[in-house]
Amino acid sequence: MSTNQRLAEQLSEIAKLLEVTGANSFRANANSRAARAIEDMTEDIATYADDREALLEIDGIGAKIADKIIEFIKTGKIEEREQLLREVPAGVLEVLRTPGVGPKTARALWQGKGVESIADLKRIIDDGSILEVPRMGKKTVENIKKALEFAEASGGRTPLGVAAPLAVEFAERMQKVKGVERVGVAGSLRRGRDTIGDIDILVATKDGETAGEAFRSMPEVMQVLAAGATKSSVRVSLEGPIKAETRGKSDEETKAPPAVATMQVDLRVVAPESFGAALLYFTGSKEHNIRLRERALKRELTLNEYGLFPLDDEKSPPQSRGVKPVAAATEEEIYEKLELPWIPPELREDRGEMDLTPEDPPALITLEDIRAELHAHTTASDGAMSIEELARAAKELGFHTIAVTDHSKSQTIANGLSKDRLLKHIDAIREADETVKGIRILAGSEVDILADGKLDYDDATLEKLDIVVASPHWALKQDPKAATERLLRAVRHPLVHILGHATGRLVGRREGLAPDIGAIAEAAAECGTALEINAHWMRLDLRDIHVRTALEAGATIAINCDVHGMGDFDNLRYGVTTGRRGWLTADRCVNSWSAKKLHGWLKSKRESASTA
DNA sequence: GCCGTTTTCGGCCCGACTGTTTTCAGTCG
Repeated sequence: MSTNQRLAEQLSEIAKLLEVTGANSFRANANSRAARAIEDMTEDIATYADDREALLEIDGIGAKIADKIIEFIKTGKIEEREQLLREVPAGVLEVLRTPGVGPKTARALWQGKGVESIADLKRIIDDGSILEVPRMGKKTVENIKKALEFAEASGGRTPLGVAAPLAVEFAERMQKVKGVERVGVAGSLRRGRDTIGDIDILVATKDGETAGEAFRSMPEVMQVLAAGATKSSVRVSLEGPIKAETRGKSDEETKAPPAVATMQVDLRVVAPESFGAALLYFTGSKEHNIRLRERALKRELTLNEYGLFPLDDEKSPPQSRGVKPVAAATEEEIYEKLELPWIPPELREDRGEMDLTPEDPPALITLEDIRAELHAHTTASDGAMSIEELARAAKELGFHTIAVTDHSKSQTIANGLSKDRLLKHIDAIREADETVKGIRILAGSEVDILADGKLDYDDATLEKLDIVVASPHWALKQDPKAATERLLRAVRHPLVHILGHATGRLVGRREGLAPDIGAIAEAAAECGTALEINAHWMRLDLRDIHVRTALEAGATIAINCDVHGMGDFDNLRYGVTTGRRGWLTADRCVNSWSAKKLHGWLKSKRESASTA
């Protein structure tokens, strides 16, 4: 875990501990906000050790928290947290993580019944003494029991690529329900986060009863959690464990993935005339919504899921008094009244999108901008398609270029190519390039970056290739400093065009390397090396915040599907979404360039290499 | 504990649902 993550976790723990002790909730909140700010940073927080002023510049960090950060960097601890942990047992935090158990309940369980761990909680559920806790009835206990079982069965959040197809399925079925006028998928799924907590489906209808019933009786539904007039929540089963394609993967990927057995799906029913306000509200993020509401208040307006209303002195909600909204039907008109451009969902994370102006709306990359795939495997290593099949598939998608980049020799499990096999493979690629018209097939390699940063082929061999994608596959538990050195060496190598899946992380399963992305981005910008977003939903590596850092440093981005089989091209959308979350525009993505510009860049790197 | 296009002090987003109550506290997003 990186220093930033460790620090963010400690601050977030402080926030939770404060909530349990019943401290001022704004104080707790301030610690959460600071934790989030640090989590979003890609530069190593340790570099701020001697720069308190710079820390104070960061939004959400004031004098007190700045001191705590410096204390953490210097000592690895925060005394306030130690103090709180002397007061509140650490196990109470575990209990607090149970859905349905908030700070008040956790405190009551702890102080009333001595619950200091999940085991304690289970014990008093079993012996029935939990019912002695105030406001604790049979139903609440039953819900906690189920939540505990669920937590044990699943790893928590679900990968985007697993949740998205399910959401689409639900949305399509809801569209067919009688009376339903519009359907939208909201929540973190719409924002394109790499993992999804629960799926939010929004429907516009005047007949909420019918919609709710149809929703709750979907075949996948295992349990109904809530069934109100405007909101239903269900737990659904996912079809078995994630079907991870093993395809001869060389490392932990072949080990059984954790089964994400179920996930929660929420249905929200809204009136058609407030669909935009509801969609905006349920898309979030929470932080973005808070900013929007603060912005509304400054303009004598108030925003809720029914619309944007004029502010008055009445206490009851405006929609309940028949007040006419200033805007409600579409997101666009609400943003407009708040003097903002329509903000794409991927940017709604309170990461600076509020500074956008209507005159200068963001022009993010789209799926249609992608014209080339620069990372694909064939049957020569661990892919499922021949060179020609791959090329025809890419051509079908309208691409002008496909790069064949099979694994290098150290990837023995993935049938990596020896130098001799690679040379023959290059000939086969050249031949296919002659045969298949209408698309350019590049001869390339996904060459391993060895633990010390050396590449898996010698330079003379790499020189024969049109394109080199260098990726780390082994030694992914290296310390951050070694990882940075290793990747820097690859990025600066004159024969490398693209740094593939830089950290080697697997969403929810493997943390991967934690290199200094800022330093890598700067080197990449300087050397003209592109940094890859690996579009497979299990990887999405670079992450969104890494992309942002790379762009700020002046680097270019590649979005590649890392194709092993036909279906992998479908993952492109997740790569593009991740790019958009990092504020990527088409002109900064090499896969969006014209054939001429792309091939020119690939060649120019080689020319500068030979003159260097 | 942070922050300032009404504020260096006094604010800090808003509503639905559940379950336990008998008018509302707690949790969630």
